Amino acid sequence: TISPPRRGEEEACYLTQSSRSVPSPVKKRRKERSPTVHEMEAPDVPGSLGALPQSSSLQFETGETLDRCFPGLPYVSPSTAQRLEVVSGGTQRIKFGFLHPDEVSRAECTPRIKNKCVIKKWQKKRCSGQLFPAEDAKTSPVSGRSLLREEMSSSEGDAMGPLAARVDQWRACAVHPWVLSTVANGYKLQLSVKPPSFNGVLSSVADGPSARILEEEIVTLLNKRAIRRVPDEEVCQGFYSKYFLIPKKGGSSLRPILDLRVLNKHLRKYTFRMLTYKVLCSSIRPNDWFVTIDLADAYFHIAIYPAHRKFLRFAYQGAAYEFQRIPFGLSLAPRVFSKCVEAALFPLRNSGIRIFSYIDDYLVCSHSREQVITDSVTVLRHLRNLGFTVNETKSRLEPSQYTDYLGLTLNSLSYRVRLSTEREQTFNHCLALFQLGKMVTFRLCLRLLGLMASVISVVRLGLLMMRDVQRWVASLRLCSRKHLSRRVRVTARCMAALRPWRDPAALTAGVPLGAVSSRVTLTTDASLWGWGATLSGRTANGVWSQQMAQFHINVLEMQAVFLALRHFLPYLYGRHVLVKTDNSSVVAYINRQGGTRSQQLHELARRLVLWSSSRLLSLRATHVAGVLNRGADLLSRGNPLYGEWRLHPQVVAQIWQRYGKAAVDLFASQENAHCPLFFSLAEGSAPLGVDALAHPWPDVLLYAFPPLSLISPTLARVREQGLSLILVAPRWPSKHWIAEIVQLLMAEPWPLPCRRDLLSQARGEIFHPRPDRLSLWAWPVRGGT
DNA sequence: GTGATCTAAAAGCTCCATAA
DNA sequence: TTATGGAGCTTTTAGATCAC
Repeated sequence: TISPPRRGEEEACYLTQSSRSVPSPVKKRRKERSPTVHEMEAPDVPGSLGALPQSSSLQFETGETLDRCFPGLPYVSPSTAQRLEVVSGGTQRIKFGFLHPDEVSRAECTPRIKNKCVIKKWQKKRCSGQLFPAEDAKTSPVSGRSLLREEMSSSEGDAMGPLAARVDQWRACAVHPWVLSTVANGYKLQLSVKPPSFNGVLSSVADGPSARILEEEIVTLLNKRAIRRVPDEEVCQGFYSKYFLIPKKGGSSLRPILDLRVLNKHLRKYTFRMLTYKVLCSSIRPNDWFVTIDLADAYFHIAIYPAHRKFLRFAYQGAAYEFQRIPFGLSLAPRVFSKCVEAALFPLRNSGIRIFSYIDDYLVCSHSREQVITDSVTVLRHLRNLGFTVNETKSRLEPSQYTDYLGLTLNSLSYRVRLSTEREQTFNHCLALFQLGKMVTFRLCLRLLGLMASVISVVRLGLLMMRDVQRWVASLRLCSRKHLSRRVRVTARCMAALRPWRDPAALTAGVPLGAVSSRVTLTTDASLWGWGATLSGRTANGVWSQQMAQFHINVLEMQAVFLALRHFLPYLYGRHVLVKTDNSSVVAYINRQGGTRSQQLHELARRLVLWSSSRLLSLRATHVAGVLNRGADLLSRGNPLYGEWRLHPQVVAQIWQRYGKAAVDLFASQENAHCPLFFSLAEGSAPLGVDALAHPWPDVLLYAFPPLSLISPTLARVREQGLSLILVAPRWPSKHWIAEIVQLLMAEPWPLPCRRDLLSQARGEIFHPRPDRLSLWAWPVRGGT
């Protein structure tokens, strides 16, 4: 039996903190913007942390764990420690981020993992609208014009939403206690400060056709049990917000929104990871079959905790209403819904079904038509069993090898992804407004740039094509705040910048799908005298001409990359190439296909990217620490790196006992390797070389404890080449690769024993503060079967 | 070791887009 | 209304390199 993960539900908490040192000017400014401190409520979520009393004062050393005061908080990075020191006089609200797995994933592109330490800003924005004094509300009749269908028949069970009726099925899914509580008892608002006090009955106003639509919408919401009429005696309690409608996509219907800006300020600020195009596109396999599933009235599936419904009130035409289900406009609504959905989907992923979710939009992928039918039937049955209502009209249940999802058209036969036809038309319509000599508003220029930004991920060299347009817009020297309505003339330069975008193939061709499962790594370096490069043991170098030597070092570094690529082209042709350089500007200009700061670097990057686009499958750059940094010790670099954790040898011995002794460690370092033969993530001294993905893997039993971002590519390589691997990876419900792992399992997976010293770094000097949260399992997988 | 100079990153705001 | 992205700008911070 596979037990549920024990990772804490919540990642952050608020603290009040004080100290005595003198703030720097910058920090002082931040401090001045900070709010007065209100008494904070205890967290209502299991696993989260309590607030520190206002008067407490703590000193931390860099690198010290906060376990002594806040079990579960990770290390204090230098910046965090610094910020803790600067707080003086009064109190400060500081948000710590845990070393949350998603953060680790996000940070893997950079050499460091940083604690998030965000000082909240509290802006005073007043809710606009007509505010009735409380006295008036008390005396004014609230019966008014009735829009109601009597709710006499409504039972408490109805009010708790459709999911609550299936709480036993939810329990059977072994979901997190917080999810179970939310489903069963309704969502408790996660308040950071006291809830807002009664501000009178704020009546929403509408006239003309919108008044009628608003009335109809209220009736619809009443019928859906999303809202209820507030009994007369309770009208002068709770908190009222303004209510309005906005058209849905396509303009066919309207979406009711509660303007909860004021209430949202009283809620905690949590972020969460949503499905990104990058993750989606890298997870689609050739010849996959798709089915998409859409839920009806997504947020209305989850009830609001009865005692908190009074904070979600609105009034219209003399009647007061309150939301019984999660309304649009609640800042935490997308997160709460996603958390519940991810928990619901976990059993499906755990049984090997590949399903992607974006709020209430789901994509099921399988290798055959028959399998995707089976899988989607399972998914639908599971979702309905848990109380979800599927929108049959919007779902596309007929299997297909191309489908529209999140505004993209995925095609597994051509193995390409492109912009959906609707979005392409929107883009072309905007583009057509730019004609030589015509006047356009500055707002339209910004809209075009926004549209470009939203499509570059599926347009070949999109970022590069965008740069010239950016430069033209920047040359207008207008301020986006003041000059939105300013009209500007479309010049020849603008037309030239837009020319590549007018090519019909630019948007329709799309980009390839799939993940990079093997790549070549090229290391370059430059000085004022010359350049050097290495590729799999081969070397190349040269000396700058007197003229070249005058250029800025960034330009020289970029030129070094270009020369190295050309020199090694026979070995690089048709491959994914990763360039390692110690120059961060070069990294940024290559990955972002140019830039706007330095014209010279931009031109060189542009030439390099264009040259590569016709010769290489892909070109990415990454930063390697310079000589000065190499010896820097772990703690001085901030936080420990996920890839450097060492599993306890006894646990490794237990793994060997279960699955056999592996011969090669794929992602290791001299310090944490568990096999005599290993590839390293960064060190040059590894016996098999740096960067396992850049080398072929031997057909022996492999072992890997990869960084999160490398789990998918590792599995892809194992699958394609039929290799055997013992994978150590977290078992997190929201991660789509769980399904990929399950599909490749060759034996029963094993949950690593939870011991305090499970993970260590720096020769046992540092221990992971909460190894239980990683929920690590050993997964024996084999490909090609 | 220090300061100058260059860069990008980060954080704060703005705009745009997508999704719900 | 919210979330997630993509840019921009401004300011601060940090890293790399060079000259001294």
